[in-house]
Amino acid sequence: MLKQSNAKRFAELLRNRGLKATPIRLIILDLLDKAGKPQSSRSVYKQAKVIRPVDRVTVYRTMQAFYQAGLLERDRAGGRSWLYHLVVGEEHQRHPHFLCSGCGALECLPPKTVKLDMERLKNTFPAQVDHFRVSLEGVCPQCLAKGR
Amino acid sequence: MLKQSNAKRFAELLRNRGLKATPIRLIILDLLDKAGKPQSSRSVYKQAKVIRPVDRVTVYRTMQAFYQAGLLERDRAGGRSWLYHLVVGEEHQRHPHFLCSGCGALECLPPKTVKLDMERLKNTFPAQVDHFRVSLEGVCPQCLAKGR
DNA sequence: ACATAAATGCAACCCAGTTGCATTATTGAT
DNA sequence: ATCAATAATGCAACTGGGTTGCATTTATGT
Repeated sequence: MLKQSNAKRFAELLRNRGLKATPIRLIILDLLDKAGKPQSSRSVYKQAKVIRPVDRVTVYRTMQAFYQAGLLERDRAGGRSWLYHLVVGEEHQRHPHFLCSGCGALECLPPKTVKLDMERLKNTFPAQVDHFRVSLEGVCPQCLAKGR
Repeated sequence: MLKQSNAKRFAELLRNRGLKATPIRLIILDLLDKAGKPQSSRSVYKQAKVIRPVDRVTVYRTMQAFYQAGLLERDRAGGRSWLYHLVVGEEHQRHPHFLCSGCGALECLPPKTVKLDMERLKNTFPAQVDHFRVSLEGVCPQCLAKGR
């Protein structure tokens, strides 16, 4: 459920950016906030529609609108799809992700789990690096415990 | 063009694995061989069809067949798509990739450019790691030189 | 309360990848 | 060299994720 305090805070956030505070948008912001990890538009749509009837087009467009308004950051998820996460307030430090093949969950790992050797890169492939994406895949601790 | 020597070598390779050596398959193997970096079925299809008329379904199925026969390795490329590369002969060491936003090319980087801190991972998120995929995104040296 | 512009829903479409099935081509045996 | 068996191919149709056009509804500032 969408807490009243959050609703008010989110509505303000939207209006500050020139966006209208519709019920669906508040729900989407709340979902993104609670998720705490990058979400695809598709996933947000599936979560949102059980709370309130909504068209998938609306969700896709809303995510794009939020991104353009600077409310969200996004990373490529392959093909034409993106993973979005809130950028309100605190800094969302660059970190690797772990995709569990047991339960399908995408988890965030501590930032320093993986290190990019910039010195070596400069010597071997002097490119301008805009994004640095690391994904691990395997079985998460929870699924390991359950023997999946 | 498909050199005669390669054609013969590839045909043998296929028959050794119980696969039939059709013209299209030789073309696909040649493309993968020349590419030297991971290719999507889609990309291989686009290259192949200008050499010889072929249905996209055939290319998708061929790539899967090659993979199942152990001729190719593959990595997830997001969604339902894969990036395939030849594993014939020499060891294709695990390494990061660089996607250039200037020219769209996917380049291979030296293996040790990125390091995974297994010790830290074990302490913070004791998961079973099956795949470790690193992708950098930005502007490659060639495009930088051309000012793109 | 009201006009205006933004947000929404619906239908239709695009692209990448997949499946079923009938046809064609490679192969190993004769 | 011929031929039957079976793998490979092409075609048509379908799925799933994402997008576009347009008419309708809703939030907002006055």
